[in-house]
Amino acid sequence: MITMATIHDVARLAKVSIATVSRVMSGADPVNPKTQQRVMEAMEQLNYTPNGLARNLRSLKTNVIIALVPDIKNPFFSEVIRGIEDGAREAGFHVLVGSTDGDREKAKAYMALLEESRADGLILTTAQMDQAFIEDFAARRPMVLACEYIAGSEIPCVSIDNESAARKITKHLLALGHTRIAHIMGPSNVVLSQARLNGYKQALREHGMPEDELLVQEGDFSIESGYAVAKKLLSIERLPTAIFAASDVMAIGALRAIHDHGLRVPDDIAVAGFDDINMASYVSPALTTIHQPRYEIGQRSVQMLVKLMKAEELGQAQVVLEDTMIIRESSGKGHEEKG
Amino acid sequence: MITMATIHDVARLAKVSIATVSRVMSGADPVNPKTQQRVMEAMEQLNYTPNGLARNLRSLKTNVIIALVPDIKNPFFSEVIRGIEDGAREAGFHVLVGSTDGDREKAKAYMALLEESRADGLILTTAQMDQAFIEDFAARRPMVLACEYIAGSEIPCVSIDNESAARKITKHLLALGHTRIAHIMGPSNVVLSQARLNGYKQALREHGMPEDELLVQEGDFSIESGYAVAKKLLSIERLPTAIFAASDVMAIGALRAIHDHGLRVPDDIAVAGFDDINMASYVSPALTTIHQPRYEIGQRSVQMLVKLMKAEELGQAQVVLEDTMIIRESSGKGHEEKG
DNA sequence: TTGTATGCGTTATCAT
DNA sequence: ATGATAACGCATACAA
Repeated sequence: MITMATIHDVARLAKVSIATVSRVMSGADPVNPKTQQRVMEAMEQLNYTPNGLARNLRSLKTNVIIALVPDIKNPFFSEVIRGIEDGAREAGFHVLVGSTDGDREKAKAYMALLEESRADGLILTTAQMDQAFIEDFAARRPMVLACEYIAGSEIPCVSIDNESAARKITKHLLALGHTRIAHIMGPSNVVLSQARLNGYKQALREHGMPEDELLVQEGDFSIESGYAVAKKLLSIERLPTAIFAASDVMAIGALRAIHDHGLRVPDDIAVAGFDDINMASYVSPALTTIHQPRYEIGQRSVQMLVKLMKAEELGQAQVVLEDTMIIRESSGKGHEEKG
Repeated sequence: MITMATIHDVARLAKVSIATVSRVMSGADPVNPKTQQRVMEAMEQLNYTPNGLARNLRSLKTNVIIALVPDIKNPFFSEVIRGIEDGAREAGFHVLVGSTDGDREKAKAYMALLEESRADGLILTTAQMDQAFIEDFAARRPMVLACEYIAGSEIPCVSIDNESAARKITKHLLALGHTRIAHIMGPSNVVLSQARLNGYKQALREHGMPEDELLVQEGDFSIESGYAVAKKLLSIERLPTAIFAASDVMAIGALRAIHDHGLRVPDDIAVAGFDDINMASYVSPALTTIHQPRYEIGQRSVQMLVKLMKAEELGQAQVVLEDTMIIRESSGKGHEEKG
C-alpha cells in the first residue's frame, strides 16, 4: 500500500551512512551515543522496518520451516503442530503449515519452497510420496519425519512404536474375551497404517486367532470413512465383536454407525481407537485408545530439525517416544497398562 | 546442506550471460532455440533452481499470505483454512497458517512478517486485538477479516450474520416450548461472541422471556470449557431446559457434562450448537446447529485479499454469506428452516 | 538475439 | 567511530 522507508532514507534523514544505521540495528560495532540517538529518531520518524527479504537474501536464511500435514481437518495433527510451533518459536523460527490433502503434487509444491531457498527446513508428518523421492530430498535438505518411522531409512524421525501400540490394544480386546476383532486400517499407502495393521495381526497370531480378511477394511482417517467402513463391517454375516480403528476420528465414525445400526457400544460391539485426541474422552461412550504424546512429537521434531539446519550432530536420529493405552468406556470393563 | 548453483553458474556453463539464462526462464524475450537448448541443459546438469528470495527481493513480492487462527485445534477453522489454501493456490499464493492461541503478542509477531515484507497479505479469522491496532494495520497493509464482522469498521470482511443466526436458533428452542434457555457464550473479547449473545438475547426479548444472568456463562470455544460451563449450569437451582452453545465444540463438551450428570439429551435438556463442524452429525445425539459455509468463507476471503493486494477495486467490502439452521437430534423434534 | 550494467535493501569488509 | 563499497541472486532497461 504505502511505499516503505529503506535504510537509505533513514541514513539520509539522520545524516549518516547506511553502514551506521545497520550498526545501530545490529548493535555489533560501537556507535557514538549521539549519532545512535539521531538514527533511532530517524527510524522512529520514518516508521522504519528493515526489509526481511533483503536480510534473508543477504544471509541466505529465512528462519522459516515448513510443516506438512496430510489433512488439516484431522485433530490429531493440530496438537503436533502446536508442539512444532512452540519449539520453532523458541529457536527463532517461523512455521509455515501446509495441508497436502494426501496429494503428492501439493506436497511437492510446498517442498519446492525449500529448493527455492524460501524456507530452511521441513517437517513431514506423513510420508505419502514414494520413498525414493523422500530419501533423495532428505539427503539434500534438512528434513525430519514426525509421527512416522520408515523402516530401513536413515531419515531423522520422531514417533511412537505404532506396531507395538497396535499390538497392545488388540491384546487388550483379546483379553476381554473378544473373538472376532475387526480392524479399520488407515490408507494402505502410508507407513504407519501398515505398522498398526501388523501389530493387530501379530496380536491375533500370538493368541492363535485366525485372520479373517473380511475383518480388515481400509479407511482414510476421516470420520466419514470410519462410518462407511463400520457400516460395511456390520453387514457381514458373522458380526465382529470388537472394532479396532486406526484413529480416534474413524472410531467416532464407527461409534455412530453402530448406533445407527441399533447396536450398543460396548455391550454389543466394543470399539477402540488410536491417538487419544481431545474429543476421545468426550464422546459417549468415551473411547479406549492409544495416547500419543503429540505435542512432544512436534516439539522434538523441531529440535532435531534445528540441529540439522545448524549442521550439528544429532546423537540419536530416530526417536521413539512412549505411548500409553487409555482404557475408557468403549471397550467395556478394563484396566490400564503402561508401555 | 549442498551449496546451490546460481544463475551465474548456469550462464558460465552454457557460455552465455546471466541475462540470457533469465530470459529462458521467464520466456519473456525471444531466445535462439539453440542457445535456449544449451541453457536448459546447463540448468539440468547443475540441478539449478532459481533462488526465490532473490526473486522476491527483486519484485518486492513474496506471494505469501498469512492466515491467523486463534486456535488450530478448533475444527471450525480447519475448513476455513482449506478454503483459504485452495483460493490462494488458484491465485498463485502460498499460505502461512499461524496459530495465535488467543495471544496478542503471537499475533503481532506474525503480523510483523508483513511489515518486514516477508508476506504480502493477511487474513484474520478472529479479531482479538484492540480495534485501533487492527484498523491501523488494515490501513497500511492488505488485510481481510474472515468469520467476523466488526460493526462500524470499513475493514473488508467475509462472514455470516452471527446475530441473526443466533436469534434464529434460539427461536427454534423457544418454539419447542423451552422456557429456560441457557447460553454458553464465546470469549467476551471477541466480536462474534457478542454478536451471538445479542441474537440470543433478542430472541428471548421478542418472546417476552426474562433474561436470567445465571443462564449466560462464558466459555473459550474449547471442549473443556464447554464441559466446565455446562457443569456450572447444571448446578444452579432452577435447571435450564435447553442450552445453546456458541460453538459445536463447546456443545459437545456440554453433551458430555449432561450425560455425566445423569440427564438425557434432548429429553431432559435440549442442546444446540453453532458452526456445523463435521463431527456435529456423528456425536450422539447429533447436534442441532447453525451451518456456516466455512470453506466458502475462506475462499471468498482470499479472493478479496488478492484484489486488495493488486490494488483492484473490490465492489463490496463487507460480504455476508448465508447460514442454515440444521435441526438434528439434540434439540428434540423439529423441522428445518432456511435463511 | 544477446550482453552490460543497474538496482532490489541488507550486511559485512574494507578503509579512514 | 564512521563511510564507501562490495556482495547476496535475480530481473530488466538499455546497448550492441
